[in-house]
Amino acid sequence: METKGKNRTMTLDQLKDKHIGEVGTDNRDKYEFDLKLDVLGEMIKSVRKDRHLTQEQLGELIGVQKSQISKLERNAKNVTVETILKVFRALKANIKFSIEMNDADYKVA
Amino acid sequence: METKGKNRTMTLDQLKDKHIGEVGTDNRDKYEFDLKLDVLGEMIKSVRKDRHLTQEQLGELIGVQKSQISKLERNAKNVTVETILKVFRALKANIKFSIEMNDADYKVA
DNA sequence: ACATAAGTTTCCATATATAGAAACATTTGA
DNA sequence: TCAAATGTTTCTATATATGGAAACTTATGT
Repeated sequence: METKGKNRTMTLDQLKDKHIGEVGTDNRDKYEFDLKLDVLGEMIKSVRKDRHLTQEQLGELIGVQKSQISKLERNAKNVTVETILKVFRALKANIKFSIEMNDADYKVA
Repeated sequence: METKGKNRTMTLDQLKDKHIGEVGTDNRDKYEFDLKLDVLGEMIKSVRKDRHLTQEQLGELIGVQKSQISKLERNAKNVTVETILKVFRALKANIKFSIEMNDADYKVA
């Protein structure tokens, strides 16, 4: 913890490990399975914790109430990309994404 | 092209390579630099092209007009996570993301 | 050059995300 | 146990994303 390296990329699992500890394989697998955009709220929370910020402090950085942050962390499915970017920008974190195409489910014409 | 492998993960660059051809190094670098959520619209477009679908056809899959798809592809900054998931689900593609934290910019207390 | 397909834009209505404020609940440390 | 800090929920208002319809522009092929 508190690594001094320039950059590091973390998966949700790594963040989870840091803040809620190593979880049993059951829960662990469930999280990996769920690693889609649904889980974005937990990412926000994890990164915020990593920065040692309260919801109120993060809110101040962005310019919103702590209740906003709470809502984002709990119900991140209904969130705008603009908001997501705003939050992670305040947290000095970049969010990247990739697309995984499963051709098996798709008829190749 | 038209690989039969089960899954494959593509970056925006790979999708670009497929559909607008190898671009000059200048433009190429710009895209890599921009690989944040801003560029999501291009992702949608690229995956749609990969599936050989028109905007109208993709719209039918989801249940919206082609104009909706056009809007999403052009102005993806103001898009809801729910919508993003809906689109990629129709395209049989999973979207994943990761967080990159640059500690250099952040004071470690 | 023309016709058709594909993509874009505009106008409009509706649903929903964003936001603050304050009450409420939960967690934390003394 | 208690008080303070932290997080959550509810209520309200406003901004904006979603959506259809139709006009419009831009490819595409013959």
